[in-house]
Amino acid sequence: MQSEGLLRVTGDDGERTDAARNRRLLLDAAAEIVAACGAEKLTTDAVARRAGVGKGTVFRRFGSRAGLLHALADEAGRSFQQAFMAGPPPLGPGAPPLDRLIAFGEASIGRMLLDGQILRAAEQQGGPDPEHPTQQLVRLHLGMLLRELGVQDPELAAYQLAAFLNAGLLLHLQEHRGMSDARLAASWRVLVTGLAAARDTR
Amino acid sequence: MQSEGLLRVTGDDGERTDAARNRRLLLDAAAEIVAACGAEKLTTDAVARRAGVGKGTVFRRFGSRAGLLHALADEAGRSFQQAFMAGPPPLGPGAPPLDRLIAFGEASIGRMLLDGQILRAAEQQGGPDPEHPTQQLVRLHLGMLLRELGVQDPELAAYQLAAFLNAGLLLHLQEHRGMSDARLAASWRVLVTGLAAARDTR
DNA sequence: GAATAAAACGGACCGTGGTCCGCTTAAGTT
DNA sequence: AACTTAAGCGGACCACGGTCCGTTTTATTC
Repeated sequence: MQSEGLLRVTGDDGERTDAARNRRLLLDAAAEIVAACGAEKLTTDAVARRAGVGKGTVFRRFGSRAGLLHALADEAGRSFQQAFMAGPPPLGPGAPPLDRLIAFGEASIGRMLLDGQILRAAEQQGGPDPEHPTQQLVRLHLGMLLRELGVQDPELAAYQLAAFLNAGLLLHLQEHRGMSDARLAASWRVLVTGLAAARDTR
Repeated sequence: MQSEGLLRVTGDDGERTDAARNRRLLLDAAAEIVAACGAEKLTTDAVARRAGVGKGTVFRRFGSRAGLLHALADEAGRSFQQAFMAGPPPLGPGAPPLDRLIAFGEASIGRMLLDGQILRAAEQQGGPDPEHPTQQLVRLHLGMLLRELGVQDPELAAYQLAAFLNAGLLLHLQEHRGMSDARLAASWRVLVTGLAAARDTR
């Protein structure tokens, strides 16, 4: 006994049980393949085969290879999200906004070593998508801190900062240019400090 | 009578005449297709067919679809390069570095309307490539100006600024977020001004 | 426990980027 | 002008992302 007019909202998220099961199977299979061969070797065929489902299912569940990678990255990054939204200062709430901004940058940089591969693969597939929920959340967070700092046009400034914190660039600087996390963090500090200072410069 | 040991450096750029001819044919064909249908419709098959050459030739000349698009973008952007390297101030040499930085950002933003489509297509294809000669030139220029300003780690700061000036982001902000060039330019001004101010803040 | 309809499934199929390799052609040599 | 050789050439071929549609499963109603 459960009906909303003609709609059919059954499971937890309105997702049929087999659908939910296959989502998990696919995510697990994908994580295994990435762990074993790297994110760039993750083909939609392979993940479908490994999960024991048809290829079409991959696309119905995740829309695209990029969607699958994003889902994977989001799972990996959920704890990070938790940390900057509700964790202890200075990353979480409680510290002054400038300190939180600095901590956010440092955490993002440090995170790259962990699951930068997935993040990068998710980004480049079909061009970076600034409208992805996770990206929006990041910008929302940055925008809030920038607003607290009194920065002009915090929304746009958030785009600027987020542009630098993307995995493709950060990983490139670390791997191909041999830049240390310390150096990246220092430069980030200068950038946000400058932005904060520009407030009263004009 | 022309030999360098075993090497064979014949034409202008060591490129055989037929090779040079096909490069031009391909670039022209590509430009026509882009003009007619947009950059995203540019397939390697189509450009080869239109130029009257085999598909392999596209890849030997340009390496990839991205390479072709980059070559196209470079041709379109040559005058811009000229302008900021040797043109009149404030974009070209002669003006104070901060003014030149601001002018550079404004010019980049304004340029997007013109050939942003091609630039974006070139970027997203296979992930942005920070090592592409044109990108390197841009960063070299930015780095020089930042150095003159006394910014810490100008090389890395150049990466940060360049990250914001990419076509994918700028076009997204213009098209999907309806941001005016003026607003983008203002935010750019704040960013570089802040960077310049951070010099003596620490 | 039928009946039913929406949702999910699978895998054949297609378009496109990129590779490969046997053939051709341009340039230098004698 | 004949010869040599590296560069260039073309298009068949392959891999992978993404679509489509006939079939199967799930949840609900009676």
